[in-house]
Amino acid sequence: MLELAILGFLRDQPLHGYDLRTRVAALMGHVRPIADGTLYPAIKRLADAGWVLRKDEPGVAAAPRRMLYLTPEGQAELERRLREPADLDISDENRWFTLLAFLRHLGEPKEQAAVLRRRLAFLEEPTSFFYDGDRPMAAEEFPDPFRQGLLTIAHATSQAELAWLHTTLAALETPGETPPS
Amino acid sequence: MLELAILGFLRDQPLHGYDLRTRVAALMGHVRPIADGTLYPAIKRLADAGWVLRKDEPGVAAAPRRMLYLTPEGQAELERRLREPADLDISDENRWFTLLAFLRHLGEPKEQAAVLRRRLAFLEEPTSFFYDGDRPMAAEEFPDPFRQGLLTIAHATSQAELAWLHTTLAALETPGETPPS
DNA sequence: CCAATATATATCGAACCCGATATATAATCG
DNA sequence: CGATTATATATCGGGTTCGATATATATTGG
Repeated sequence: MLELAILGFLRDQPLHGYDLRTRVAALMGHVRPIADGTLYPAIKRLADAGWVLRKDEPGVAAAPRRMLYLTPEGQAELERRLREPADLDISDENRWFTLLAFLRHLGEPKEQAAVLRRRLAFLEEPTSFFYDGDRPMAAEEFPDPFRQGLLTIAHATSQAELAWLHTTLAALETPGETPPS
Repeated sequence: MLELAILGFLRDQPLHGYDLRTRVAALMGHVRPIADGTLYPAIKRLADAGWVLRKDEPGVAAAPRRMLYLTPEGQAELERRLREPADLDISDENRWFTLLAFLRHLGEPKEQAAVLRRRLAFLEEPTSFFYDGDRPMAAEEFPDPFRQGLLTIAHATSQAELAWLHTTLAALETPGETPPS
């Protein structure tokens, strides 16, 4: 998730670690903050893999910077990760939102639509959070207002996303009408 | 998150690991599956801490079982975790949903309401996912339909939950009318 | 009767994440 | 001029998670 965000942000422009940190924090920090001890090793991994290039520059505001550039291999890797996301990237909200934030970098509308279709399939799968033996339990069965709320919110949430998915897929799959990148 | 779920499920009844695995999978498995290599060490941690007691029993269907019982200390720990959740438990959807699933075990409506108020405060905080320098960017500014969708979905989602929070808080905080546990 | 499947528990190594800590520099404020 | 804050990068140890693997038993199906 973090690696995808780093590759995605660098796809737009070269950044140094501190700047990247701010952007990553804005994207998902209010939900799940990323510690420095997570970010810098992640950058190192991507650099070791040849996906990111580090170049030292004098500091503009303060200490010297290490500018990060996405290499052609890094761009290919970003596209691979966007084109063939793991199941967890589809199902986990945090990961899915991160993916969505950079999906425009997957050039082909067909490929973008294929990814959205995977999320659609996941959201359309019937799921129950609680069971009485084998029998799935409905919201109304809980005297507990919290479990009721849990199911109510989950339902409302997926309805909102389903509506968006349907209209966006229709637009993406209309031939001739290529949405702006 | 996993530990909270284990304590919470055991609060209702003693379970063996395999049964627990099924319940944990139903609760959050469709979003984030839990591997055996995560579950069993987690059970061991809770047992080592004295929160869970393991008792061997002959297998009913197959191999022998290790039944898990919540100790009084375990129950106190569950309540502590429900009463004073970490910030991450409030902000991260997966963790928050898990907390919500067991919040009824925090007996006092006042305490339950206090936890809901923390989530309310979090959802009411203005957040932007993307910035142009220091300026937060609105949904309409993105030519990219995916980032637009991201913001649209996030907004709809939090509206649904806010509505639920307001009505539930009103009910919890109406004196005399104690909601069913 | 044998194989496959479902039930049931557990460990190991590799990878990963976090919090704490350390270092260095420029700007700002009193 | 000194302290604090903001900018900027990095490591280390402890703990957690995961995927793979191992073991054992009862049932079901062919």
